[in-house]
Amino acid sequence: MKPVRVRFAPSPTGELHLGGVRTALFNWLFAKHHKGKFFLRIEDTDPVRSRKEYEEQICDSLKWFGLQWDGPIVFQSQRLVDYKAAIRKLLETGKAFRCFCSPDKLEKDRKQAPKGGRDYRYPGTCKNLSLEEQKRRLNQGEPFAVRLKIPRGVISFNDQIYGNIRVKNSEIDSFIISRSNGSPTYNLVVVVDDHFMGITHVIRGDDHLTNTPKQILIYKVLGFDIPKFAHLPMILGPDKRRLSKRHGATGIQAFRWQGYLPQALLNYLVFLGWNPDTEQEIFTLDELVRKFHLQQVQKKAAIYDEKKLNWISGQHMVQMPAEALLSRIRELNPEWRKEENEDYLLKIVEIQKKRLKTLSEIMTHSNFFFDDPTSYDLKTARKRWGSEGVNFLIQDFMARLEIMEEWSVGLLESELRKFCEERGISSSKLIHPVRLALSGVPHGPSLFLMMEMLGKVTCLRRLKTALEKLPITVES
RNA sequence: GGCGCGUUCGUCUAGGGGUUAGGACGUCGGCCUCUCAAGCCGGAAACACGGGUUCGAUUCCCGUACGCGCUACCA
Repeated sequence: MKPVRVRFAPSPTGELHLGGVRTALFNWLFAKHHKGKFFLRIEDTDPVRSRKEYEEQICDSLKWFGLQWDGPIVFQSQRLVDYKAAIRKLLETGKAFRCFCSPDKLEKDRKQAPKGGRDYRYPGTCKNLSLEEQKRRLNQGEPFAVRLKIPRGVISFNDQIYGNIRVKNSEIDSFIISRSNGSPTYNLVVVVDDHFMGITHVIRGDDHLTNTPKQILIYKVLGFDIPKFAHLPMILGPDKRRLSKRHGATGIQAFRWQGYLPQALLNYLVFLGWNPDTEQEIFTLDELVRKFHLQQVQKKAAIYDEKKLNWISGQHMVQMPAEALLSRIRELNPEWRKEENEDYLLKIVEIQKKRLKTLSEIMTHSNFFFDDPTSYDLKTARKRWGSEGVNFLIQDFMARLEIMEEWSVGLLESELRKFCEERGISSSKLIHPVRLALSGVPHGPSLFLMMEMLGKVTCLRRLKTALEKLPITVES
């Protein structure tokens, strides 16, 4: 068995999206599983749409995910000589021919053809031009495209995922492999690149399934070894349509800035179309490398589901040590609470990671650990602190807190409960207003934990402020 | 239109000639509880349709419908 060599070959014409990441992931996992190589090839042969910034964004994303590629990046735009050589060879061996038909004319013919040109095929006008005529037109400087001659027969190949695929050659039009401006087209270029890169397994989206027979034709005609193919089903948006800009945060960087962990995203993505033979759902990358194989890949397109992503994200957060989470948060936002004590931050992260789904949520839902509330949730204020009576209760309770010498979760809880018992009220009558006073919002971690972390001075100060501002009496 | 591919709960999926069609997310209900989460327990929820083959088909075959892809001098 030859050592496995695979590639991920995005074109830098847009942001990397979920589908692209999954293709990269499956390639990477396959390579790692077989101790092979994973290459990155930038398909930048479309100078109009290709952009340097997308190229950089793609590389950044892959690195962020930890999907590191082997060797230097291959740029198609720098490999023109090989494509030209291949085209020349096909011309010389008579496997391809020059076509002098102008694009405009072909376009017009197509439009005039029945059924709006859907059935239109290249009529073979230039297929059998004599050598003399070709020379004459060449000498006149007529531009020409190069088309592949399609032999009779049937192309069949065994897709690692879809199984046996057979297509009659007669279904394939004599397609262009070199444009009249001299630039090679996609199907030619992929084949030449994959050959020279020594690619053994072509793993890509199933939108290429029907391109494969054309490419096999080129492999044959060029005398190249044909690699194995594996086509991955598409990922669709919630509307069951192809993933696109319309689906909001489709560009993968957006997920990053929303505070998802890369390994959580990969974990989610790997289950879109694949499953191990276990009921385990949460995996590390290493585990995936060990378990991954192509046999269990689905043929059906999968729909992206944010709910499940969130769940997986939460699971990964719980498993991750607070230190690691904090440094991820720092990558997201270096400014976040940077003046605060590190241990204090770690404690907060430790508490919050169990209850939240993303890094961003940790940042946005933790303000009360640092800042005194500037306002109180109105609904909760009405419900939990509806009358002056609460103020008296809080006042008394504050007096009790003042004299506490040790400020700990356990003591705070027993103190509060004792206090309520003495008064014959349920402890929630006090807990809720205190929570509101301390955080301004109705929910958060355990009240006693919060109190301990905030410390005596802060708690008393916030309670005092609340006494001044609550209850809210303004009608609305 | 032609060709290729696909179709199991809302979603991701397991399964495969005889199963109470399994799990997960979500959802609903309960427990726990200082709130929100988490956790635990329980419920509802699927084999696209029509024909074969067969004692039996969700599973195999053929159609139909629907969806996706390709059908470009895009990649």
